[in-house]
Amino acid sequence: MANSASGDSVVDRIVRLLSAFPEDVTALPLSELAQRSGLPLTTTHRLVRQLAGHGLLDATPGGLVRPGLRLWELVNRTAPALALRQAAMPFMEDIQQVLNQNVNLAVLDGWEALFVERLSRRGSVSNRARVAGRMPVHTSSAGLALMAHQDKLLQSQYLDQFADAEGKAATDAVRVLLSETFHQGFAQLKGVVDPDTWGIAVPVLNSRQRAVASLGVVVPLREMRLQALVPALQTAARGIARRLESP
Amino acid sequence: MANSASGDSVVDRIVRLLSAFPEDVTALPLSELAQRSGLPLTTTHRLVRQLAGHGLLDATPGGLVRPGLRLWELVNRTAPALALRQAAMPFMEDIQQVLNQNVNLAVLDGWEALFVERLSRRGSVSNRARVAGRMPVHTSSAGLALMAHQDKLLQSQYLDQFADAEGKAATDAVRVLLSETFHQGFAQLKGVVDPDTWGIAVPVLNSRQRAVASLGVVVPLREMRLQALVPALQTAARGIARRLESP
DNA sequence: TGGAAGCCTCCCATTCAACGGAAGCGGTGC
DNA sequence: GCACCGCTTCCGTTGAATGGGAGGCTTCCA
Repeated sequence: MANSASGDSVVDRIVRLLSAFPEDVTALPLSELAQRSGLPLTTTHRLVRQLAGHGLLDATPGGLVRPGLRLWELVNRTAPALALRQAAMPFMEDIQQVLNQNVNLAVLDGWEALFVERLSRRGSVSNRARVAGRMPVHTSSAGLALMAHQDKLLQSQYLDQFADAEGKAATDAVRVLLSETFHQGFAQLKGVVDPDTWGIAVPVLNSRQRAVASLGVVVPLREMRLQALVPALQTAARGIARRLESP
Repeated sequence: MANSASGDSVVDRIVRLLSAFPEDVTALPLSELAQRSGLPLTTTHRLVRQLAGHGLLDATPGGLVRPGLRLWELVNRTAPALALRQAAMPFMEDIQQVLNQNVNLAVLDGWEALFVERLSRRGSVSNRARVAGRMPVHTSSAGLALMAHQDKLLQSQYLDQFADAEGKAATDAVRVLLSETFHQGFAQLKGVVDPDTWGIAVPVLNSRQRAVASLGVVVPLREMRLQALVPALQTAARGIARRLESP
């Protein structure tokens, strides 16, 4: 780091600070933030003050710290996820109105599906896919739909690391799932995420037939309209893809 | 700054880098980023590499730089705007379905309305309120609805600085607008933003009757259903407020 | 085909901003 | 009244950040 102690740069510290906010908490006392980020209190204090000066963090009079509006603004006006979201929203709304269920939009990041948007219907089944939440590829229909339509190279890298972590038997099961997903053109996971729900996702393909996103719904197990669900999702996915190519 | 030249800290530099991305561009060459941010090329290169290492930026093989998914994720899982957005979305969707027009949600930041969410209908009138976009208080119905329901102190600070910038006559006009907005319980701007549209916004009030957000629609000038629009918006705003108080 | 121009990348001596322990300050509870 | 806890300020030390310069790669002309 800059001077003396622990060994990371200012950038590292800032990232640690930003990452230290837990998923659902909006404001933390300075001291807790220091603890969570593993930074000395003084350093935390100084950085927070600087960041707050730019509006990236917000320091309330009571000593609480929370992410700032300016940070949200900076990110949400230029983030790559935004273009995707803008293209997808009208279609997601359509799907939601027709099927009256949770709809979600995800992209692949590393070996996980990162959920970019989610529309939930009051009264619909609970949906674990939070906005900005992550789920492993092999336990989410979104993840499967995304991974099934990637380069062979990327897929084998994924399967290799999966084998290292989970063993050969589990890996073979995932390989079968991916293959099915690819040939069917959609992914379904019955009761894996949540015993009472059924996740279905289709890929949003670019011109080279690679998945740049996935569009999915989470419905109750008893819902049996697969014939209607899948074509509706696929049509919407094509619409999103078209909008992405010619904005 | 850290060493030698220009006079700002590492935090300043990082903020400059993040702010340097123009509104609608997703990826920039390194050299252009350096130019826009006013940082030496070398410094830009080093910072970008560090930030990219954390996923806050994304450096493509071609030398282009764009905001990273990780940054989006960090911000969008903890930002204060998120709770508001989550609370408001179902109501915004209802409004949109019933009125079939653009719906937007804004908060007050400084002397501007910052748009947090926007649902636009295909085929509806154009809506200048971009997500993460800003509009001055006095030229947006959202801004008026927000400012009209703030502390007297904040209002007079606003009017003071407005008078300095725009003169007394203009300030009096804004004062009247704010007063009308307050007493009517909603703001309307006919053809100010765009000659062919009509902006209407209502405040989302907390328990102390202060506006924490505004909910608005943008409709064509010919739309005359004010009697229907305003109550619908006000009902939705109350619903949002209730959700915010007891999550 | 040669070479000029533009861009990203790496190197490295200089130096001042970042660091963090210690002390100060204000509030709260026993 | 005293002990405790958290936020804030102070300040001497020091090594990380800096950025000019040089190298390597590609592209675009002449």
